[in-house]
Amino acid sequence: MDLMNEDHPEAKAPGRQRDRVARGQTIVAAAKDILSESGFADFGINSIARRAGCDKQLIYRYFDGLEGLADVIGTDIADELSAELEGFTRQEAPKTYAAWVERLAVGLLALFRSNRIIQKIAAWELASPSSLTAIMAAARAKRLNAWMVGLRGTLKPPEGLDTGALNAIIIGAVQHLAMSASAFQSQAGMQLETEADWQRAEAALLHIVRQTYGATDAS
Amino acid sequence: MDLMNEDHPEAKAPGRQRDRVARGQTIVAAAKDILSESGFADFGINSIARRAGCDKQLIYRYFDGLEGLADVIGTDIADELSAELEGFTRQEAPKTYAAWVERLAVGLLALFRSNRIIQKIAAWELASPSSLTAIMAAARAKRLNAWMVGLRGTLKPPEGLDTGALNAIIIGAVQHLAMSASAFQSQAGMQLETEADWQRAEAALLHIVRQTYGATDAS
DNA sequence: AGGAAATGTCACCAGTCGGTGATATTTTTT
DNA sequence: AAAAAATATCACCGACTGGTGACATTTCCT
Repeated sequence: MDLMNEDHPEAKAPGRQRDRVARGQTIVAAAKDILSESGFADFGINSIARRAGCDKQLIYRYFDGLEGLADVIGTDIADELSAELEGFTRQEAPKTYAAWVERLAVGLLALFRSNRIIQKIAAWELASPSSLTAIMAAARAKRLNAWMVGLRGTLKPPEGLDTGALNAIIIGAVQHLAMSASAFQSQAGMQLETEADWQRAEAALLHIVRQTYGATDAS
Repeated sequence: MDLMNEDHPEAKAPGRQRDRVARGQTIVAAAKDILSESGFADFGINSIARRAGCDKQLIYRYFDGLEGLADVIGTDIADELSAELEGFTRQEAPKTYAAWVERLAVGLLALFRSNRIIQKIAAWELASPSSLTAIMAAARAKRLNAWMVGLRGTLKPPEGLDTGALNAIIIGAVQHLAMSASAFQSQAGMQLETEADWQRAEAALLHIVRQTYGATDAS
């Protein structure tokens, strides 16, 4: 999101300059707002233009329609994501495979919890996948995957355990927790509103992970 | 569906009998088909009437609009659900709390897996909750809860564990597994298509549950 | 100056949506 | 038989959707 530049008297490209870039940013911001509020239900040409306070024609010209706009937002989100993940990576690297999974679970939980748009994308992918959800999900998955394998380094998984299946289930649980909390402030009877609620959830999650991979050190 | 009956010369109620009941069933069936195929995206008056091959006015007259139809479908689904749950309950009751959670996890997984409509309802509740999703979700939750507590009987939870949080996470994982499989035939890299895939997933799930509650007997 | 390209705005299209009144048809009751 | 009630169907409404062509304005490049 590095945007406020330009204003040199000479144009860089065949750009004319009336508001071009600022307009574009307004549109992207409006689209992201809608996305994080109501998901893809209101993610349409008319709705976005109305919210951005401009004519919908501009969306066609600037972004070549909704799909193009989704592309831009996708990479936009991916960048934010990388920034957030940076914080997690800065800590010391996990020493064991079990510790890695713990960090994964806690990190993903924090990430999903803090980012409403990602929640919406994930939820809409499950409920009503479309070309738009796919575009955004692709960018997200790429960064997340890279972060996970990067954090893992050369740690080797314990033998005798189906780590692929176990981790898939754990990640699913994390994702579901965040989405359910966002929609209902609870999950299967467990309240998920206050910070205390979340600490309780995180403690339970950590317990599950530790027990699953055999109690280890870490964190 | 059991529909082809009637044709008694005398009417049952103040019903006139042209097609009344059969029509109603056709409409409900059409609505359920749409629901299990595309979720609530196409769950509208026009779409349902078109699919049922009748005029949309009938939906207003028979069911008092979409909400009324959703009511009927809700109890409809709840009944199917009770029937499926019957099968699980018939087995011998779990002897320990851990065994109960295992049965819960496996049972819910099978249930969610087999019932596309329930998947759609759950997914749409997360993505875009509405009065319609709420109506259907209520009926579902009621039966499921009754089944869970009934199966549990008087088993007392182990001390020192936050069973509420642990179970909420486990149930979330199960639910997410079913939804993700339905949408992508996979979850976080784990393929979920063939029966072998599912056995692998179930084995991992059981491992997690057993380790979480301390390895026990059962099944 | 010019012309050309880019930009912003408006009006309009066809299609769908939920919803409703009027009407024709059938069945039951009187 | 005639009257009344229920049933089925059609035509229509206003509101919204995604999408496009036309036009006026501004800016740039000769």
